[in-house]
Amino acid sequence: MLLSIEPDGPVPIYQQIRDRIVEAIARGRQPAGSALPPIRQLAVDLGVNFHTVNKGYDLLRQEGLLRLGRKSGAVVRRDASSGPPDPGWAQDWTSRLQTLLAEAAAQGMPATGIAGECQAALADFAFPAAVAEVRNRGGGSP
Amino acid sequence: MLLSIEPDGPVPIYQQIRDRIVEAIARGRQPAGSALPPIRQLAVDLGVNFHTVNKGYDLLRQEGLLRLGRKSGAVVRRDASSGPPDPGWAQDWTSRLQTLLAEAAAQGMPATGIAGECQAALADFAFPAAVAEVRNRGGGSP
DNA sequence: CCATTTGTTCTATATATTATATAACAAACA
DNA sequence: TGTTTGTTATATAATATATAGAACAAATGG
Repeated sequence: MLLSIEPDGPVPIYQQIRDRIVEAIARGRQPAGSALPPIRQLAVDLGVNFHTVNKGYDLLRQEGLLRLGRKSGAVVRRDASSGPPDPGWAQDWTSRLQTLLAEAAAQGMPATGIAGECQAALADFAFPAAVAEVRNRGGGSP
Repeated sequence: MLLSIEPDGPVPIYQQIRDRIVEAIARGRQPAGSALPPIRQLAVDLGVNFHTVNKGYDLLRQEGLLRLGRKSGAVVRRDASSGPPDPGWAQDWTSRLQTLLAEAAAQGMPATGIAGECQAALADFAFPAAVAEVRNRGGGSP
């Protein structure tokens, strides 16, 4: 089972598809270059219309995460190792992060608890190994 | 200006109202017990229908953040100092956090950057002062 | 070249959500 | 008693979501 969906939940199906794929990319289960199921096949697997899957894929393309080709299908375009994010995107994301963390604070979750949940989530993601960590520390390779 | 709204944005107006109030509570600008503007007045201030404001207030009531009374109006029911969150809510919130942080990781934001943004957001919130920080450290007050 | 695979586009329909508008109702308070 | 406030009801229009069927078009491979 590559994806699972809640058809009767409050969040739209195409959005759930988008969310699950974003998480798969972050966790390294779908690295840059890896292929996703064809629209029609995933639609059959999930028991939804193929237009709904198409909408989710198209959303991911707009976000720069997917590359869609006629015969090549859907391929992951970038992941955590593909360079820094777009500044415009970062601004919007920070705004959404503030709202989400504010909700936790208002609901009474302590600062340590919120920070801990963030760290726990990050621990599940596949970040690139640190590289070129030290430069100009007396002279390059021997 | 207590609230500002983007009428033509992608996020519904009633949701924006809810988000801004949640942030005001988290930042301590609307502590538990403080009053919010009456529905009709806020509607006039924002240039929207009062049903839209009512929907935002009602959402906050469902989330346990507001208490609505006939003549008493809308009063903040809880904030960061009002005790721990509901376990059911925490589970849902954690799920939404994972999706949001996964998006940042997939977009190439480094783990340190994500953690830093979380800390920066938390720094703007009003958490209760630590209390009873040390117990059983050899004997209470002298 | 041909046929298949795959995304893309188009039209249509049904339902739900969002926002506005107007009116009336009901409780709390001075 | 009257005013302030939230609440409920009905109606309408615009937009979003999901499904359905059909056809188109590019890329790939035999």
